[in-house]
Amino acid sequence: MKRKITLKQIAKELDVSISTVSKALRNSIEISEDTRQKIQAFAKLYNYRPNNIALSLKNRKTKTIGIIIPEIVHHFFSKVITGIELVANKRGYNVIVGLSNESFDKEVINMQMLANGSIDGFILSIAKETLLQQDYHHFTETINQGMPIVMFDRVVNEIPCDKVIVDDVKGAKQAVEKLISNGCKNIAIISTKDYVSVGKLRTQGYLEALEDHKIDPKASLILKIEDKLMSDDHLDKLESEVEQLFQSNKSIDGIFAVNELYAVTAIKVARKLGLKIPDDLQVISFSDGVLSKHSTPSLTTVSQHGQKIGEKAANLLINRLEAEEVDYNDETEEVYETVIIETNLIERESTKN
Amino acid sequence: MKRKITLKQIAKELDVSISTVSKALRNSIEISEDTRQKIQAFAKLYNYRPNNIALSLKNRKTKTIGIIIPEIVHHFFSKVITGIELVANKRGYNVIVGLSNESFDKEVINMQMLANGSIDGFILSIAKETLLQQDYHHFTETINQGMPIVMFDRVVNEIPCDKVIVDDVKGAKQAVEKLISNGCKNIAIISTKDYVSVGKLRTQGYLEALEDHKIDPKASLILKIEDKLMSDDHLDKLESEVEQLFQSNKSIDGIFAVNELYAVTAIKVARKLGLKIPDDLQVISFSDGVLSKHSTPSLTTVSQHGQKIGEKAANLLINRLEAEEVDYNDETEEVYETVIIETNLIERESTKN
DNA sequence: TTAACTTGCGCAAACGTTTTCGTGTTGAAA
DNA sequence: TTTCAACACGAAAACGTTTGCGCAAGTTAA
Repeated sequence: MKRKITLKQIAKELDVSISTVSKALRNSIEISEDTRQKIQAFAKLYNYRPNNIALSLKNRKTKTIGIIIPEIVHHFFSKVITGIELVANKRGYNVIVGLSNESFDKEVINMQMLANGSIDGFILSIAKETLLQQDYHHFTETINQGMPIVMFDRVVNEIPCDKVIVDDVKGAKQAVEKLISNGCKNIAIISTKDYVSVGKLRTQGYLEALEDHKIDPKASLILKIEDKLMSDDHLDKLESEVEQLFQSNKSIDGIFAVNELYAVTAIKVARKLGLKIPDDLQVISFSDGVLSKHSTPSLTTVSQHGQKIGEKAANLLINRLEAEEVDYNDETEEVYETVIIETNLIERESTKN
Repeated sequence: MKRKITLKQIAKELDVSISTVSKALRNSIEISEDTRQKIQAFAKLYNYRPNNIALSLKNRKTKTIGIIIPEIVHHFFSKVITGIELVANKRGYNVIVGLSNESFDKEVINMQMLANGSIDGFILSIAKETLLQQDYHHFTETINQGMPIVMFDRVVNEIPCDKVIVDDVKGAKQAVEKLISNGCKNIAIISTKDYVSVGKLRTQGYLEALEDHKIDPKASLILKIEDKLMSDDHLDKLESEVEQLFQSNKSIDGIFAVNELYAVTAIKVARKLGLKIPDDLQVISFSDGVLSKHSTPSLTTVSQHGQKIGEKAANLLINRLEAEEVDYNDETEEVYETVIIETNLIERESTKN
């Protein structure tokens, strides 16, 4: 119906030039009090707002941040988005979301769609398939085109950009140490295959904790799940693998799971086998989400502070964007930051206290 | 560093005009085979992509959809986004997300930020505060400015736009009927205050089911929670209110909860009071999310098909956007659609079968 | 009276595209 | 030789802003 009103229309209506209107609205002293008021009144009446696209084109920046994440139906990622959106909005930016669905191709396509002027910079977490293929050309390309990237959680070292991560090793280690100090003698870990970096790191933390306490790790206590997208099919497989773990290691009294789902599955299986939580078996999970808090028993977890990660990532990106404006002239070697967000252990019912 | 290459730069480099470059890249027959190939090769070499912002400005459309939702850390809403993003991408659109955080002001601000040319249309679900204040001027204003809106889930009738909803009454009714046919005699409902439209409608479905089966509703079996944003504080209050419900109605043998959280809380409290699920108490929840599937016992739920809702909403919006291009001339009365997505009952362990 | 300011406003360029409408150069038909 | 179509390309406008600069009219100072 009625299109949004433009400077040109106001100018025509009031019989002045476009520049006069623009200046009047921006309170330029070049314009007389009289005309300024007249124009402002008219603009207010018609609810004039400058067209963002035109501004973006002129200023060569969009005030928009592109987010690419593997999936959004995931407590951690939505928390991160919440954090990003929070500071982005506060600092005058919008947020545009692309989902890679853990697929390399969709990640590439999405980045290309957004990189063509729609956004000023990326915040992203790498798709599993990309990690598996180790093909990172789309990241380097965007960076070479002058578009900054901030990676979070699933990062890869060879890409020169800011990163926000949790200390997966440390978090895992603390969790396992908690189990040890709570008296667990046979602690199993349910992790992912090693190409998922966080799975690998958390496994490393598990091993370090054991080593520090002079406990010999046993291969049979380490379960690495092939972590494809969660179908119901996959869920059954998970359950049977976990059951297998319990069956062949009757003396397990502690479980460290790298995510909530593995933890609740472990609990479910353990119960079926007659184990009492936390008396016979104590469980700690990485990733503090809705399952941890509300399932029974509630889970002791390593909280990653997803929102804080998002906030930090957004601040890093925006800082860089707004710094660029200043030292345009720089051939100075860029220096990138890797921020580590501290995890902390939230004790609930799945462990003794 | 290196800015993205533009038509102008290519033109200068190859010593032709901008228009020639543009035409060559779009395979215009006006350009000779020779130059066309030369230009295309050069463009490919420098990885040229047309600047989206410039295109948006020229075409007066952005190929971007704005989404405003109350919160993103919420299974249902993320599912909806997944659906929107799926069809949006398939049809060549991007998706930009604003969070209202259930606040009226943030909803208004966010819409204004996006309405200034950044997007072609909105898909949104109304914030609780907005519903409470019943101030919908920002919706009518955007619509009057020619920007279509599609509302989903939390909608309000007086706004002329397409809507996608689930049949809350019917879904609730089916759930309660399931409880009745499973032998429940005293069915309580845990709902929200009436200003949350879905809470009201689901309560209505509950009442209708009772009525159809000649069961007199009892006021003491209807618990309406003040559903502010979930703080831990609020959680305690919820728990004590639910406990109160059980204490004053010892004979409750069925619970219909309007969301997962209420359902798991009810189960938690019931267990504390020594009730066995589903033998002593059967529970059905609206909203099929991660809690339902993975908590123990898993919940029988009314699934809303959030992703389908999102897909439908996106299709409605894009259809309208692309229809507008054609009948530009129309003063024909716009006719809006309200699509109802069927719910269905997913039976799990919290009910007998 | 003249020179020099000040005031208030408009012109035009620029951001990167696409597209319409020329326009100059061929080559062929008349 | 003239005429005209075909061909290959360029100029310019448009989308909606912002802003440096120019310019006319009015004002002040000399």
